[in-house]
Amino acid sequence: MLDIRRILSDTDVFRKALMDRNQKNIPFEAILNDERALSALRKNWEGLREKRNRLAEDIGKKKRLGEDSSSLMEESRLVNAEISRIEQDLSKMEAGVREQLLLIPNIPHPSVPVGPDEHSNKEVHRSGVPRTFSFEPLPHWDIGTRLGILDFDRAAVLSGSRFSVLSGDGARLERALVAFMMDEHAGFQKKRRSGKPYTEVSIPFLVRPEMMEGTGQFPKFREESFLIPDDNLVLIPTAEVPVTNLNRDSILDEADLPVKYVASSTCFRREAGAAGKDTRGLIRQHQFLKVELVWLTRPESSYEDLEELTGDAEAVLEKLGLPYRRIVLCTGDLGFSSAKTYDLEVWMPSQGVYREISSCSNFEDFQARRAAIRYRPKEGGKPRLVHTMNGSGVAVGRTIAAILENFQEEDGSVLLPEPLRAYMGGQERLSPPKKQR
RNA sequence: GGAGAGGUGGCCGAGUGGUCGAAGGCGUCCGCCUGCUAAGCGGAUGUGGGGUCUAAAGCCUCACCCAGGGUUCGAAUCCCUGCCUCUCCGCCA
Repeated sequence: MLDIRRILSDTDVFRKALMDRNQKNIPFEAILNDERALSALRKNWEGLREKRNRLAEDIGKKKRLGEDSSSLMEESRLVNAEISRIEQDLSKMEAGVREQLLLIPNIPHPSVPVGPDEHSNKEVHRSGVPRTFSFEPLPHWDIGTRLGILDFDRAAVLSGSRFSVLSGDGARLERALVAFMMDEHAGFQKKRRSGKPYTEVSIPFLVRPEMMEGTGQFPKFREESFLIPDDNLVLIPTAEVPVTNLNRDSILDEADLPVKYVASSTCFRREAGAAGKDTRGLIRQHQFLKVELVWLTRPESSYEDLEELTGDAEAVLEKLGLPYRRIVLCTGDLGFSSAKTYDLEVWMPSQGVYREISSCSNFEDFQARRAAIRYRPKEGGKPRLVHTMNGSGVAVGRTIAAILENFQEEDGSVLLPEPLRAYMGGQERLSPPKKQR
């Protein structure tokens, strides 16, 4: 949510920034008019409350002295009638303004390239060299099926399309990847390049709808979520939701910033707008595992911190030996809550393209304002909103796909990246099942 | 799921209709004091909005004692609903 007072004072700046995001139809004038009318009405209301408080106080005094107070009580009743009338309008208007504000996306940081869609995204750098194959590389779903570790047909029987069953080495590889990534970030395997290690958290996968509003998924993207209406809960689309909201409605000490969390979670997405896209394989599933990094940090350092967070995600891909590139999303491709986003894209040999495997964003105070996450400055004074950031570190299902494709051999086997072998009991390779009988 | 108890400031805890944004304690901060430290003494210390002011400070004011409704001239206090916590019983991976 944007700051209504800043919109009032810098309307043109906001209007321009949102034009860059293809948000041409935001009814600024209407919202600002409502807000002005609202504050006038609020003043009126406060004046009447003051009057009522005075009357109640005087009545109390008179009663104690045994004097007659019936005329004051009558006056107070009249004031109250007026207050009730105003309160009806007030709550209607407040809800209206809030509803509008909740639908306005964050404004992009000045360093974000301006452009209408993903074609204007800019590559920042590449790491690793895509391997040259002496044979035609297979897509991961064929490799997985041949290895007997990946089964979409049985998943469809259980749950329908966009689900998968991993078995044997596949299930084990998934578990190994989660453990490897968590250990990387939680700092058991390496020294941190700076600052403190991540605090590992294990969080609920079902949350109240308010949490979804706190991080920006609701109200705008409700149809993207799996809802459990009987219990008023929502299946999380990412660990970002519960982890960011861990500190909602609270005031942190500046000395404790940045707060850094890492969590692994199953993520649930309806993929309602993705009909026809990525219908095969592990790329776009209703349910997938992801390791997520979340920072709450000081506004002054958040852009520096975004570099470090993104670097933490990149380190995972580097250690696994997967070729990838980092791109910065342009204004037209930026997510709703984000002010700046780097995507990490991993090389997928069967398609000859880079595919998103991590998305690292700075939300500035957009989520913090919704979730009321603040900190007390060292030098004292008023609490200030933190900046929130998060990034995948990284998506597990897509990593499995990337490993299968990048490290496949002509004989159908797949060589495991060195760091994973310890997590696989020393196993070096995924091999096709021996022919039975 | 059934029965009961309860949710008050950073923390503990008093407060059952008016003078309560809220006693007292702890913690924190600022002074004072004692070679240092501890103790002691004095003071300050919630959040969000509006106003006053050149600005800060200060002052005035509105809201907030889990949330939302209600009763009343007046609600932390009474009533209803929801959420949460605790105890006992039942059930259960």
